[in-house]
Amino acid sequence: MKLSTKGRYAVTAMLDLALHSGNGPITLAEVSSRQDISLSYLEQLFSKLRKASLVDSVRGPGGGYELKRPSSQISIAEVVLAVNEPISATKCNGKGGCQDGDLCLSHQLWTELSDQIYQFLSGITLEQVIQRRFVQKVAERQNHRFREEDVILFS
Amino acid sequence: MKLSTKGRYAVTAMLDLALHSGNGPITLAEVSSRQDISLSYLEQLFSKLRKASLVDSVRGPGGGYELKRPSSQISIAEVVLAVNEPISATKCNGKGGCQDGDLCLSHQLWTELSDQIYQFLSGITLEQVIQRRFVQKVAERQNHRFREEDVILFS
DNA sequence: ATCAAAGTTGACTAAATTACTCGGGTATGG
DNA sequence: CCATACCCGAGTAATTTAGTCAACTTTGAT
Repeated sequence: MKLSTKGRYAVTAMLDLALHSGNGPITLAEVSSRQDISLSYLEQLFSKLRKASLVDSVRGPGGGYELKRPSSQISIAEVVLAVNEPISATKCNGKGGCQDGDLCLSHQLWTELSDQIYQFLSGITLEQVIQRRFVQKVAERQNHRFREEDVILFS
Repeated sequence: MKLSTKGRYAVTAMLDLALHSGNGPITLAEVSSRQDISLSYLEQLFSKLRKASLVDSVRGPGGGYELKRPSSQISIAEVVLAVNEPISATKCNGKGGCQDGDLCLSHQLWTELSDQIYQFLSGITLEQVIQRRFVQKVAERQNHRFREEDVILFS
């Protein structure tokens, strides 16, 4: 599980797709101008997102991309994983005597840790991210205080 | 909060320090050979770890590094943060009209997400990793969190 | 005092990743 | 047919990661 700006770009773009869904496919040009990400870079990212079955593409005029599943069924973890090369956790290949030593132990510990973070991000969907934002916006607009439990995702 | 191999190196080295503590300072040469990380790279990492007050250094023969605090009081998050440049979350500087648009909002959402992961890793100490107790602990915390979330956000 | 062990620092470099560009393709609605 | 928009691969600049090298400082031990 790798967390860098690359994953953020992907999540941002997917959020954009989710936010502007409902009127057919969305072109990468729109996403590009709205989110200020270069078109060609988006193409690379969406190539991976498509191969990961997270989006569907429609070619030709009027085409674009749309989420393959509802935003409530796409997790942040999936998006981040789709665009990242898997982090290599097997550095111990070279060193022969790495059976039960400290080396493999810490590697294993790290992968377990990494796995826990994956589990964590698997529990957060695009919808939850958007929803939280909606709640906050409405709360500000109506000057209304929601129960704390309503805004549980990111606080 | 950035997660890459660099953070893993730092965590691994700190775990090594924790595991072999008790007999005075530990030289980076030992850590280097045990964990198969280049000495000079370790020096760079420990320079940052020292500035972050996570380790103490002892110069001269018989010197080396030791944890500044007990391993039960050093979190993974601290270690990772110490060696990572802060992830730049303010890409929207250039674009003027970025007050309440999608752009800044998704940036904000990402930083909050990143913050959540920080909170998550803050709850895991070196000691827990060594005792391998962190899996259960985290699992408990997550179950708790997800239960509440599921009840409130999903029906 | 001298020596050797070790941290300290800075400059430098190679490799990898990230972010982006370019130049072509291909499918398709109008 | 043609403009639109995805598709694809090569290339490239910027940044980060990982490591090297060389000089220096501190300090325990002889």
